Amino acid sequence: MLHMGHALNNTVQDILIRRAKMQGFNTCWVPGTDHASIATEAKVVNMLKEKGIDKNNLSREEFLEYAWEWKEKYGGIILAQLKKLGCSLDWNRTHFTMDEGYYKAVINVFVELYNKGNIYRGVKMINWDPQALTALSDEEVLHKEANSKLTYIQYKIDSETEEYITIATVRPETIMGDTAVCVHPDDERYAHLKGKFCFVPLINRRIPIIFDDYIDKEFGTGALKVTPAHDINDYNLGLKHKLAVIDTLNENGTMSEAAELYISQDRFVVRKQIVEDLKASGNFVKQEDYNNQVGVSERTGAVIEPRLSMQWWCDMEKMAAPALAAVMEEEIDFYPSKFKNLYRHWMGNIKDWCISRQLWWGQRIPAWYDKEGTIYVAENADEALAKYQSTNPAGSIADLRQEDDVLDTWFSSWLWPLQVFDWNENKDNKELDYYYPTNTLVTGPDIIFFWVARMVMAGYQFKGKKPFDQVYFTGIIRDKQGRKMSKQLGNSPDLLDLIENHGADTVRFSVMISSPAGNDILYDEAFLEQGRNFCNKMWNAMKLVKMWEARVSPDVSNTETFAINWMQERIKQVQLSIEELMKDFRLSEALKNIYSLIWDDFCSWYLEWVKPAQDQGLSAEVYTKTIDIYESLLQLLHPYMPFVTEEIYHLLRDQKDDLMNRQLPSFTSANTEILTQGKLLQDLITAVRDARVKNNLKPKDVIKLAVDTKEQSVYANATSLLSRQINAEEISFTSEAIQGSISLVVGTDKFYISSNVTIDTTAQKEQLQKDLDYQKGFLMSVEKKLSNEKFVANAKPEILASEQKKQSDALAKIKTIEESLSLL
RNA sequence: GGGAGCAUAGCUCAGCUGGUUCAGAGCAUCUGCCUUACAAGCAGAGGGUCCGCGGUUCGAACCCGUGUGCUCCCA
Repeated sequence: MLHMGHALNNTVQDILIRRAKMQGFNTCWVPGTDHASIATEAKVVNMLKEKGIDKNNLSREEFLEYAWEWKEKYGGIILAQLKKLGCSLDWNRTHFTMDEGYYKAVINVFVELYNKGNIYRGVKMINWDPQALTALSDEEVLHKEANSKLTYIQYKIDSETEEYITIATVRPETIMGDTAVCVHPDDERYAHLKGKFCFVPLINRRIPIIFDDYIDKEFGTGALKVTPAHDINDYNLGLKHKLAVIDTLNENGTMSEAAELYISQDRFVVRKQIVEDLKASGNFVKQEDYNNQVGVSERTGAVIEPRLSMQWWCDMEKMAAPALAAVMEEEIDFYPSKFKNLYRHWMGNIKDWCISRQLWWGQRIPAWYDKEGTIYVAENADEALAKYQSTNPAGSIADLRQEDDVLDTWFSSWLWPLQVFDWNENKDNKELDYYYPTNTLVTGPDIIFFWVARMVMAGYQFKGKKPFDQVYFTGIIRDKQGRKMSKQLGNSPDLLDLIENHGADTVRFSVMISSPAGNDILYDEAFLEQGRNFCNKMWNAMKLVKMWEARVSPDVSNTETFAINWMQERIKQVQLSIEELMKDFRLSEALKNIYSLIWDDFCSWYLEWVKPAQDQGLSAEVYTKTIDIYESLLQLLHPYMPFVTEEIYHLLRDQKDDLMNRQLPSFTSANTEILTQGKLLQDLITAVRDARVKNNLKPKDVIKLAVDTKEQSVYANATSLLSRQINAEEISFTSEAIQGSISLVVGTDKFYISSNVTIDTTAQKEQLQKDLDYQKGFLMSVEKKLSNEKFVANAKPEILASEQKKQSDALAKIKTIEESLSLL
């Protein structure tokens, strides 16, 4: 099941891919899934349970049959969801990390690393998931704050007198595993206990009191119970002081025989029960509330049990070096770059990777043991046997037993950029050469260690080259309360429902408009509104344009040249800015530009400018140019909203091609003069409309506009659109003020609005005075700068020039406003 | 305990290499519109000590320090 985070991630990838296609690149986006061994195995076990089948009664092969069945049934769902979202993947390249070839690659990699001495087997303290019954890597453990109880328990000292030492613990159920009590050597409270022993309550085991400066004197009572089997720090302490290790827990989290008491009872049940029993025995002192961090399994949510266990390990230090350097030296670029710090920290403090999992669903570790326990690592049983026979000529396969454990899923995922191009079978094939290193990885920062870092390591280790040039980290989508969306919390909406109800484009738009790279976003169903309204707007714009088709008339000579030119230049301008933004992966910003270009420039301005008056026709040129323009806009938007753009594209007129295949034109620059003129016209129109509102002139009241300007051509070119936009029956030029009119100042030009309605001059005066005050204040700030010698000396020439222009513009405006005011 | 990030309009957030074309968007609010594509809309408007303090600079939302509050990662 995909959630909103996947929607964001895959939308980003699709935008990059579609855009690259439109720029003529040979794109490749490989779909696929990993086998998610812990999660999948848990699902399959549950499914079997519902059928009344116990996994323990099945053979490995039988279980795997069910697992494959489950995979066939549900594995395709994710890919189907991506299709619904409109993702333009290379479907014929679909890969799965348990496919035969992929499986083989993982095995080969294991053998290679083993032979190089990078993989070894050993007993260490690991993170045990008592629910999934497997070891986990450090990265698969989440630390959560828990409301616990700190229990104070007194242990009787082995001496003539009735003396006790009190320890504090959050895990009283583990006392049966205690093999020492430790205090700080400088702690005067306990100095007299040097060389003494005490007794573990309830079971009366005699254990030493040891001294170590590891102890925090301030914490609890300053005396620590040491349980080497169930705590990593205690384990290290145990090694140092040569303490016994007593494992009091079974793999499913119940008490073991070694605990002597509560055998087969769950650890959490015992945690409560033992307190009662300690009270009865007189060893209980007190209990207080205490907040601590508890490790839980990222997959099952079960509380992790530190456990001493024989596992397979991958030595990371050598592999980390080139991988760290690649990112630090920007051989691989991170967007945003702040994640470099995180990466460096992890790589710099890397620990060996626990790669074995006590599961069946995954690549089975290719190691065989003989009766003496000697290990034979080989790609298959035959080779293992051959190795065995070199020292045991009479040996047969029956003497060997394969390792039961499978490999961590990430031990296969880290080969993804290589193996999707069939690297293992054919190390230097053409496709691999062509596509590898790939361009861009898009992912969430939450798997920077799991996946990103390990892919980089694998790339250098196995191919001698980085796997990708750049990594784009998306934000994490959170719910309204700021919690990460997850299956466990069930706080993510169903993506298919969302697409069903709102449309894929709306979901894509909404998720993109508010998600700059690397920044988290809070999800709220309301944020779909903007996308929905946008789709609606484009649809209505199409309706309008199509309605004009029947009104095209050869009699109409008006070609609205200015409006068309202006819109075309705006498109160039935005397209150029998108190119810049895309280089830095500023996808959200780019979308905002396109959105505004379509809604504001095209719908609100352009379409109104070329819209024929009622009962009038329009020229064929305006009609076709308008469609050309609309197509250009759809093309720019297409990577973000593929469905609605493609559909409108085909509805606008008969097309020979599809929008998604159309190539983007290239521009060098936009004509700033036309753009400036357009802006001036917009300012004028807005000012006139504002004046109408302030003077109670209804939209239907017809006005006359007189223009006092040095640049008559700007307005002369646009009289037709202007008169319709402000509902003016006449637009003329003047060089004198017109009595009884509303006067306006826009730019450095003066305008006079005449109408039948009597004008309230006080409102105008106020408005003009406000403008005048602002301009004067502005002028002052500019002149202050220009009179500052240091500014003139230090500022860049273009800044200086722009300040000088501001000064002259402001002076001209002030003069114009003052003239207008004096007439009122 | 170690590290990172965030604080901008009522809400959710943009703001790239410091320079009034930079204080913005969406939603919300106010006014006026059933204007012949769109009331899921149109035309306008109001609203911010850019968290506090100090510094660098000719110039700071932006750089540095510090305080406060919040979040995340790691141990």
